[in-house]
Amino acid sequence: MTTPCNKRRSSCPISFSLDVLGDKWTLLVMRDLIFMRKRRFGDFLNSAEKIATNILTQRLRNLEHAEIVTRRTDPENARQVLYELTAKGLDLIPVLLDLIIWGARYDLETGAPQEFLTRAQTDRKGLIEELRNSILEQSSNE
Amino acid sequence: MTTPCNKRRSSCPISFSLDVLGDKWTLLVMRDLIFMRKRRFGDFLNSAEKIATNILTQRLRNLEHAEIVTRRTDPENARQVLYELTAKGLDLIPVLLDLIIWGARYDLETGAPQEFLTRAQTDRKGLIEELRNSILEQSSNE
DNA sequence: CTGTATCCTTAGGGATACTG
DNA sequence: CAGTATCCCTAAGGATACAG
Repeated sequence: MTTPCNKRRSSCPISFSLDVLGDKWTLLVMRDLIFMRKRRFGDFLNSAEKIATNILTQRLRNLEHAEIVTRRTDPENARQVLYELTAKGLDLIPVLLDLIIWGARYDLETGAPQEFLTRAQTDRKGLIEELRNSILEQSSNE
Repeated sequence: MTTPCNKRRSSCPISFSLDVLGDKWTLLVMRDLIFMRKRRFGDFLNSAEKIATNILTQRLRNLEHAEIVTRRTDPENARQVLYELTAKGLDLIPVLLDLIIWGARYDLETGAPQEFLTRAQTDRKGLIEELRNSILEQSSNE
């Protein structure tokens, strides 16, 4: 079942992005990677939205093939696997950030971290840099 | 079939956003509204990705219910219908902008408008303001 | 032009059992 | 822990044809 990546709908940057990210689960996994600092299969499974194991596997493979995450075994524990963001994956931080901002603004039920939001408005670049760096640090300090 | 909007998967701003936008077509319609300045049913149909009529109807209804677009008949032509962005819809410009930037950076096949991209980097806020204003102007000058 | 209505197919996804 | 393997089912989507 070696499907080549021929599922492109058109040649348009947005369409390109959506062909990779535009489904019900992928960006949720990205949220976990970026904001929840999750890196292991079981961590993703435990998220509130309850993704099924087969679907999660599928999405992680997709992200791997898209070179958005890498997969490696934990050097400290050979039975653990770590999924980590590549540079290409880190470059999605702005997208996720904007989704938070919009969601928090219009979702009246959910309380969102206010200090985070104002920070996102006043110092967007700095916030992105900070997120990026602390993720990089987390990955490299083993 | 009056399904209440009970399809929320969790209380999280990103999850909230994705429950509205996270499918194969919705953000493509948003792209057409924001960047292609499309406002009519037939315009959306003519996009490169070839959405089916029933799906398009469905998505436009969703966006209406989510109060992201409004629907009205063209005052200049009673047989035409205009779909237009609300304030809530205009607030999605940043998300779409970031999807363009990321897509353009990593999609090696598609040539993206370079001047637009550099502008997005150097004067993000100004660019968003400009887009927003010119869309508002387009809607109101009838 | 802006849709409805239908039919039909497939992909996406939930549940669960099982494996190295 | 990190998945595979199944089964099964529904929703999503394509392809028309047709209507106001």
